Amino acid sequence: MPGPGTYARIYDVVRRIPRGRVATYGQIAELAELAGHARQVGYALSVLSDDDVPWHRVVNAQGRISPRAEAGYDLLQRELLEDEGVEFDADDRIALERFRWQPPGWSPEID
DNA sequence: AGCCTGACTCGGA
DNA sequence: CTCCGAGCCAGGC
Repeated sequence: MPGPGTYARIYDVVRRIPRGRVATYGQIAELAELAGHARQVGYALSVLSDDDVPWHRVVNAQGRISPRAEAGYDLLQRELLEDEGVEFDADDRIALERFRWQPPGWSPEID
């Protein structure tokens, strides 16, 4: 394992997201003590090889599935989430106030 | 080494 | 609502 293991920390957090719940890239970064590195979370997931990391439970801050280079994966992600009971509205958006994973101690900012 | 590119996000215009 | 710029950092060439 590479020293600090930045990726490992990210994967550890993602692995803790329970079925039927989602987390945002920024949230993952924050929980992995990498606040502000949301982009690196996306990068880490893009080079993911482990099959025991529920990458599909990570969406962007708008509650939408982020489009990626290879087409088809976004559709797969949506299907995997719907199979877990996560719902999308007419704008392909997930109501984060309903489906966001809120681990112990996590207090989502209230605007 | 330098330069470019991304599954991101936030604040301001 | 949309567009833009600035942080972020690992990889490939």
